[in-house]
Amino acid sequence: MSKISDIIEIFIKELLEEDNELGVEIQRNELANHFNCAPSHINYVLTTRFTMDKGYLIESRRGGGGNIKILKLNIDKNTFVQILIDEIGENIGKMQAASMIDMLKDRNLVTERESFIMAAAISDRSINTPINIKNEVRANILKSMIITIFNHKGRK
Amino acid sequence: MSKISDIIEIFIKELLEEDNELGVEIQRNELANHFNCAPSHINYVLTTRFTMDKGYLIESRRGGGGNIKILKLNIDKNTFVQILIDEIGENIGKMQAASMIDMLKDRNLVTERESFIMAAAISDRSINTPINIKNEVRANILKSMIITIFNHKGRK
DNA sequence: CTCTTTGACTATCTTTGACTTTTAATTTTA
DNA sequence: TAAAATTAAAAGTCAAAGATAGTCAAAGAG
Repeated sequence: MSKISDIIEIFIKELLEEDNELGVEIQRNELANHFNCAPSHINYVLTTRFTMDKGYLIESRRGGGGNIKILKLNIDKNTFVQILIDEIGENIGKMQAASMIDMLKDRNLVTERESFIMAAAISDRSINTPINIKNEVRANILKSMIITIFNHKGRK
Repeated sequence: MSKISDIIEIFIKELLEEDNELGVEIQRNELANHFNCAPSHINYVLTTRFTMDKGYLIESRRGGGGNIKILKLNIDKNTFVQILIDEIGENIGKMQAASMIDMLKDRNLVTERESFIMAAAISDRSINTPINIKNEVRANILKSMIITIFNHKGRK
């Protein structure tokens, strides 16, 4: 049973790649209709997959002719690190952490191998702590790695 | 009466051999159902038989459409990796961990930047757990990173 | 005693829908 | 006809229900 959320995510990302540069514009109801899901499902996908820490910006307008714009940001590194650190905060789940690492790779801020190393470090099975502190430990490790990366601008 | 755990273990290993390369994806409840055991039994098998040390990597997602992925890493016994893994064992102090990372860098098995990332991940400050489990957590993370690196040797 | 099996409880992720808010379009009215 | 009121067309929010997987400890088996 393929997850509709994932399918919608991929669909939007494909739109973004085709329509390079400025981002894409969608209509929530139309898209929901196309995938035969609840309109609010689109919001779910947007808020879980197209967040700022993954480098996206969402704008929207309600009312007749309203729409949702999804923009892929191109922001400078320092701002970006700050957003990431803020987003991680005191604790972070494994999915969010993993997709943050993917994003770093997609943006060529880390190599593929580095992304694997990072993913290994913050995987649920590496962090064999009591469950109630897992997400805190993960947050610390991830922040630490990210800060390190951005402080050693030398060659990858 | 052969142990159901053993049967499940063999079953999964067969799946892995068929489906060469990428690893297999299972659904916990489905598998539990198939073997008529408690779902948590699957976890038991995974955590006792498909550990990192044995060269397996487990990934999973909860929620609708959730699943468990089991990946077999190509790690030959008695290789350098295996020696490192054995040396790390169940726990490792920060000094020893740091010097292992240095050694990897000295031998050009990891780049300088990778070594920084690794060091950041296993630093005492990152691992903000109760003191009594720090070295265990560090060991797990380090092993996980090392296994990953050697498994992706080709693509730097 | 150690390893296996089970199940109650927990955590996380997805899907849906009822209700709200905002804004454009349309109609009414002075 | 221009402002005001109304209607309709979006999008947003939030929480409940559903779908998985994880954890932990107790009971069972050898």
